[in-house]
Amino acid sequence: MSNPKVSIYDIAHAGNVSVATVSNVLNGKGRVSPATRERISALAQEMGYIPSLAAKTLGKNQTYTIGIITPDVSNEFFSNIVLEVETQLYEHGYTSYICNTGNDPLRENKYMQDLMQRNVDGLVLAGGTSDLGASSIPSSVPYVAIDRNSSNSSHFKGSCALVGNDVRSMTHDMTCFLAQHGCQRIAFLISSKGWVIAPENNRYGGYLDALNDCGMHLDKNLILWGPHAMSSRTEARRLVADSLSEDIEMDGIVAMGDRVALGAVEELRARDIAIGTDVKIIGMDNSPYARICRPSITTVDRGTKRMANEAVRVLLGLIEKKRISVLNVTVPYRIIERETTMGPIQNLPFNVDR
Amino acid sequence: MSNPKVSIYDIAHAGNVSVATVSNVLNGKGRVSPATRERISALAQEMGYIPSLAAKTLGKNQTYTIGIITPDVSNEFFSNIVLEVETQLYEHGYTSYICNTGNDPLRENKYMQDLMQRNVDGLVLAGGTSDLGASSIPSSVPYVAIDRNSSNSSHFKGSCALVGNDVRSMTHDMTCFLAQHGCQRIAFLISSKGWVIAPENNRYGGYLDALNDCGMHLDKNLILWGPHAMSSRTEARRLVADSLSEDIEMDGIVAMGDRVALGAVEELRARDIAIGTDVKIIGMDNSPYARICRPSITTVDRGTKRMANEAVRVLLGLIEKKRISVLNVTVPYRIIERETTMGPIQNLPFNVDR
DNA sequence: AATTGTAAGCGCTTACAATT
DNA sequence: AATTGTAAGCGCTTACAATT
Repeated sequence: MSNPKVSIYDIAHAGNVSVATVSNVLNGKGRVSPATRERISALAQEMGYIPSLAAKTLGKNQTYTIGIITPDVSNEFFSNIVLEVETQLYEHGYTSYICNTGNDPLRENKYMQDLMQRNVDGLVLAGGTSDLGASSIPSSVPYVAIDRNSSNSSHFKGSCALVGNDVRSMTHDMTCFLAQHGCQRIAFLISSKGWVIAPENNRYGGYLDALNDCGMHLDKNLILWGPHAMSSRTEARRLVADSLSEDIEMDGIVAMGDRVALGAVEELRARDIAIGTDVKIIGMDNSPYARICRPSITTVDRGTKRMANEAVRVLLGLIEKKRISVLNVTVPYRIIERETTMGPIQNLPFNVDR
Repeated sequence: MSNPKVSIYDIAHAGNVSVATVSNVLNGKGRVSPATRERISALAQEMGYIPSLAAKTLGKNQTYTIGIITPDVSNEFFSNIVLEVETQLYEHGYTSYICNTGNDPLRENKYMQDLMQRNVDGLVLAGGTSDLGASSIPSSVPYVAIDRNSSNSSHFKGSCALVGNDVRSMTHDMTCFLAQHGCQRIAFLISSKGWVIAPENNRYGGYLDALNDCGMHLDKNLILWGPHAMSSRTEARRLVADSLSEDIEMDGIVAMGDRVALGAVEELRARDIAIGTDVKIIGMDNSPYARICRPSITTVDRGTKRMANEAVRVLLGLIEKKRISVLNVTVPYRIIERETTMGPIQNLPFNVDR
């Protein structure tokens, strides 16, 4: 229907004006008489004009493109955030590259280079286990990191921001929640992928804090973390299985993620251990799995939508206003109580959702 | 560390050669002496050169960019495909825009325009309920549609391909599967979003075929489809609830998707109806939900990985070889039998995975 | 013949000059 | 003063010419 490729020169020629005028009309800028504006506008439409973003980029050095880097969109927690961020950015005129790194530093690096060549206006880092300080983000491009561990936010160069929960206090609260429900020997269950168990890790640190606050002492046998290389659910199940086979006693499990919690549930279920009574479990992320699973899994709503909102708001601020200060947005969370922490479970398979 | 912006002119100048030579070195093309090649290569590296894809695009009219359009990445079926496609394309040097339309024609259209401005080399359409023939894809850009209904593939202009299951035969087999398991009154349950119940719809058509083959007759009351506007799980649950409230009898449900099946399970469970015995259910997509749910849901593995493979292979073929023929790849599927079609369910909550 | 350089072109933006 | 036009520049590619 339209000629293969019509440029503003073609329009200028057909309309008997200069390219500057065409450009001004098309961008609603400059002083152009209403008549010309109208006429050229219609002409462009009629000629089937499609602007070339590449040329625009070369002219203005803006791409209206954002790179979203995430370890794993197949995880609902991240995919929710990413989807929300993408949608909102789109409404602000930005199109997103969504890059899945699978927590592989090599891929992360390759992607980063690619995005630099593509001249993205900004970056969103959703999750990722490595310390942010270690990342190699060029200081020229503003970015916001969501739910990312970062020990030394003071070192950051460039304009960036952090959005996330207070993870340390969250893990603390999860552990205390189990303690309040009568648990004495609470295990800390985490998928090994990329995480290091050290007090600098806020997740682990929060667990330690809670033990302290609740007058319990650390038993290293209850730290369930190992060098497996499988899905976090399978790995978690294996870790729980190994512990139980070694007769390590536990009456509570703080699981770093609902997939991890699900693995624990599956193993306990297979062993006919009364979940919610003999062993209580709390997961994290409020994924659909936690709701659908029987028994349904007590979990933490981390406010993903809010995170996405804040991330977009802050990023656009950084891009447009070129602020250089370090921002730090903390999003509230809340525990959702379900069957895995509710004592004797009545009438299991057929009861209604909570 | 590197100067804010170094171009091939800077390199040419610093290396005392022409830009053509630099370009040739950087792209491994043309005849350049090994010595120069080596020297300029190192120089570029050292100067921290980052090529500008925008300029490259303008020069060559290739972007190494693919647009992936999908209705809903929050659905595992699509997110699996999209993730796989993206990963594979990336390995072939292409970066992807992932566009979520939510089945909204307006958004789909806006995205399409955006992608055209961005000059994508190709398009992947993963899912989507509207008929492909109706879409407004410029004939200049090659594309492949995955799992998309298309009545008249003969009308296609441009270079394109279809990848998917034989959906009609799949729905047929699902229905027959229930019939073979003794079901007499089999309901067809589908989320209303975007689907029209007409024989042209292969899903519905396959159901009709099966009724015919199995010697049953169509009862319109057993077509569960309605103008709700909620998640497919909730909608399915509501549809089943409504039917049961109207005392419509059914002993089997063919659900178009595992989320839909899950909704049915939830409603039957709430009513203490024996799933697998009194009512058998088969879902579709082999999502994690179907496995995790109790009772676990019989479903269909549609070969998503294979679909992604084929889509990438075919698309790259279209892009590189500029073939104009219409390709049509059919991927095999297989039914996975689980508890919802297995008769009396023993020892439900604690039994092991199948 | 092998290697390297010149210059136009890709499709825009925008400072500034020129016209009305 | 309001409107419009000129021309350079953004960073590449590539046909072709020029040099060794």
